[in-house]
Amino acid sequence: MDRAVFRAFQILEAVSRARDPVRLSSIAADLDLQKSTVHRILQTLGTMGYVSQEAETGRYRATLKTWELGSGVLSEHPVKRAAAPFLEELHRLTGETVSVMVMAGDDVLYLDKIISPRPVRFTTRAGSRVAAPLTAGGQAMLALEPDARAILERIAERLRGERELDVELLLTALEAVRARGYATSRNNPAVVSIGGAILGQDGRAAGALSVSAPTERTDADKQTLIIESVRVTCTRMAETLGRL
Amino acid sequence: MDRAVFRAFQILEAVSRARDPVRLSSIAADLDLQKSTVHRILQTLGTMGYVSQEAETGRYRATLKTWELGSGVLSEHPVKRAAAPFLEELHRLTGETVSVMVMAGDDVLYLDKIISPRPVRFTTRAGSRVAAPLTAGGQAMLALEPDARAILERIAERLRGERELDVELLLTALEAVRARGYATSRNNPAVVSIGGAILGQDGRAAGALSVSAPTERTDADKQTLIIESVRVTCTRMAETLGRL
DNA sequence: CCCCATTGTTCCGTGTAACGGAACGTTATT
DNA sequence: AATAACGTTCCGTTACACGGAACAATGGGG
Repeated sequence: MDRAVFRAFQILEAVSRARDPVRLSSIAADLDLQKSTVHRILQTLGTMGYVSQEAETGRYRATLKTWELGSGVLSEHPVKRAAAPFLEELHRLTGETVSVMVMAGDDVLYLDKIISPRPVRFTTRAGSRVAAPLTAGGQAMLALEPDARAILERIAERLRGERELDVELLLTALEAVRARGYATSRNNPAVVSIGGAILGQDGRAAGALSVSAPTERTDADKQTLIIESVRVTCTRMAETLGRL
Repeated sequence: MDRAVFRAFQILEAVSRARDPVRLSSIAADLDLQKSTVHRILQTLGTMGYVSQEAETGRYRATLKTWELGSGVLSEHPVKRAAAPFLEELHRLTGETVSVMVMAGDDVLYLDKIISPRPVRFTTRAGSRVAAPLTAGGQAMLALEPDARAILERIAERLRGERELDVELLLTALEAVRARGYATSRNNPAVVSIGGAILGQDGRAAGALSVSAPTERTDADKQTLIIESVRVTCTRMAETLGRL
């Protein structure tokens, strides 16, 4: 285990995650490293082109090379590739914001989305993570997950304080989700989300599609339209994905 | 300069760039490293979650975590952020495939694009690099670049053998581009591209927008429509970008 | 069917380069 | 003016990354 490599990625993660340029000292403090160590590694990352330093303040930021490094990975990802036409279809059917996501640990990871042209826009962007049970797509995937209980318990522990989750309640909710084939989320009261799982060959979820719409312009008819659109699109995508 | 860190990123680049999973031995051969060194670093990258190993073949591939690492960088990039509404507008005006790009070394780096819904699709994806003078957007940016000559000479050297560039001819062409405010590219005879530079505060190009359309459905009227759309959208975006 | 080449992996002695701590010069803040 | 915090540089010590060789496991060719 190369310690310097481990630390270098910790540092690049810290720099990359922050939306504003970050101070060397704060990195050293956060990661509990010596300033000189952080400085040396940042300089290495700098000569490789992954970080740059603001001339005035001395703070560091990640460059587009960091983005380039991973950008090819997504475009080769089977779920993201297969999803593209179905995302477009779902967007066309509903006219709302649509997303593809996969499970990543206990979170959902948004791979791609098409944003509604209408005024209401949402904050989750491609590349962001959200605890799975907080999203409609995540619930749809958890409903197919054998050890959903373990995941829910870990997340309940993780979110303790900021958000209380009732694991038993959620588990029974997941049974209902599995029965009817889609999940809804009212995580944010101003937004209603409908998510469906994309069934993989192993019986678990290969990913999920979801539609998010402002509550105020979503009456009962619109909601049933979205639900049916999600269901048919997910099953058709699962068929396509199975044929690869 | 941390040698292990340097090598780790070399290795991750090699793994990430390949579209198929890659063999440990081929990495060691390509980078002229010892197999044991590559193995140790790959294992470090594996425990950090950036690469995974195929169970059957033993080959390595980059994971979505590699993508996550950089995904936030792009969304914070000023040109990419500012471009979003103008990309949409340009797409709406022309109905064709539109792209934003910036200079990255001697190449253009595609940041984002909206793909035409019509059948013809193109291979360049967001995150890919192309030698600047081979693209309409790149030419538009080079036209504002003081040391365009040096860039052209380096690229002519780099492409020697696969593609011959006449530096003097290109330089006079760039003057014409600067005069009329847009560039065209017939790099691929089946596709016509129109690119315009987004003027930055320093008089150089902050980035470029381009429209690519199949030659067969682009008559003279359509082409002038595209040219005007590119020009007005680029100037309006430059104004917006200047106000930040 | 055996052999040889190649794969990924493991082991180990050696030497280097990554490490922590302290001191440095600058720039803000009080 | 004094203090604090910043990024940077220096340096002696030793942990740990290194290269080379040997390893078991596959797979293809003769």
